[in-house]
Amino acid sequence: MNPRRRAQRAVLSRDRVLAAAVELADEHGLDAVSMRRVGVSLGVEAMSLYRHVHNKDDLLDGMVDDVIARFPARDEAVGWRESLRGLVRGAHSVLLAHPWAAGLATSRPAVGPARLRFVDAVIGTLLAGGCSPQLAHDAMHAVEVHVFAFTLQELRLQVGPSAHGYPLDELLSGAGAAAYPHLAATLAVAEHDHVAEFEFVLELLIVGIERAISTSVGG
Amino acid sequence: MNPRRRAQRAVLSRDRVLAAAVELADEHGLDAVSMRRVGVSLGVEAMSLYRHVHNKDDLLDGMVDDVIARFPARDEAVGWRESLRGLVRGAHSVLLAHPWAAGLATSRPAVGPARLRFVDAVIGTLLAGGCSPQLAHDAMHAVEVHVFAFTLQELRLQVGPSAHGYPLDELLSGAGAAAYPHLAATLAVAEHDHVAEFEFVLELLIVGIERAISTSVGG
DNA sequence: AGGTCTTGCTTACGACGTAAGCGTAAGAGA
DNA sequence: TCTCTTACGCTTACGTCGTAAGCAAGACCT
Repeated sequence: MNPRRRAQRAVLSRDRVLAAAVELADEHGLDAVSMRRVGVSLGVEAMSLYRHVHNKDDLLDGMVDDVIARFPARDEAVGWRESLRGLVRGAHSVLLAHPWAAGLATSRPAVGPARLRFVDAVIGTLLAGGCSPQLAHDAMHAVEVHVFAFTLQELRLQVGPSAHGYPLDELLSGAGAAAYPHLAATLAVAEHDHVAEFEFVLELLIVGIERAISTSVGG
Repeated sequence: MNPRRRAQRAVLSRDRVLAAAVELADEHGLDAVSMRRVGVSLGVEAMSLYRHVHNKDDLLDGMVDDVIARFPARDEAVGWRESLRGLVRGAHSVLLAHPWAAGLATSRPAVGPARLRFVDAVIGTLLAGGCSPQLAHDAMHAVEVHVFAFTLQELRLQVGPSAHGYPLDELLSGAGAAAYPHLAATLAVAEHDHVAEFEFVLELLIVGIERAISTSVGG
């Protein structure tokens, strides 16, 4: 009879599956993302998802790329330094908004289209700044590691190493201070400003790239 | 009677459990490390392991620290630059020998004693080079990320992105080259020498640290 | 000799990823 | 309008996982 009958329950699609999984991970952590749970959140059985996703790995890869797709695009109107800063900071803040994503992105080998777009933008920026292709390639890897892995470390420390067997307090006094003197001394006085640290390394990369550009050009 | 009777089957211990798990991971990959399989490789039931390991997370954390414990110690007889290079390269090569370890180390929050010793050595080196405690702290994080995450990326690319949905060849021609022009152009000419890239970033870090030391001292 | 502690084993539970096959509804061709 | 194909979601089932609970037997101390 009514030809649009099934609209009582919106039709499934890869995008809807991925979106549901991302939402689940955002709200209840990555461990909450199982085929069954994603199914439940869509009002559907687990096995139905397999029509739209090859397997769980494919789903996880899709989630990662979904998040990376939210990275801002390159601003071509500014100098390469500022352009690179924009790309890196934008990626950083998106990753912070989805704390499970950095870990997934670093731990799995697949590279989706959004990630390719991102590295393309980074390389484009570096080339525009005068890098040789080889230098742009190497620097891109360094930038990628900074974006994904530094952010990941930041997120881990944010939860606090305190929670995981080696509390900070214990390190700063007694046996800890004796066994790891430099670390203890440093932790005692250093500030733990994630943003500042992230920027510190970013500038460190930029300065290094700058130098590599000029030495390769100048001879 | 004989008080040392049970030696027919060497007694279990945390170290033996960890060693068996590490060996399993080395030989058959991290996925092969399940409580039951580790048990089998020790001639023991899975549940027996729980006398020596709190749970599986504890086992994984132990494996990571076991590998990190093999990192070479700091050479205090050379300058800070060479000392840092030694630490980083030593860590790098140990991680390459246990391909599963870098991924585990970056993905889990716990920090064991061996890792603390490692970062203590790094910080000691940096302080000896004239870093302020704050700078040593920040630079240490950058070094840690380089050691663990850059190595991890290297291992992932070694298996080849080719295997995972976005083959290199496809990128270099046709649609790939159109969608990601800078990336395609760069990949076409760049060499992929992991060692060189690792050294490139290491020197980049050292130069940056050097500069940060001198600017903070000089005012 | 009797009691306690240690250590490994047995059994069992719930959750996971997913292979195989079924029923049904939508859309195309006659 | 009627059939035929195709796409989609569901059902059932299997093997594997981590681990809770409790038992049994040897080691050690008194």
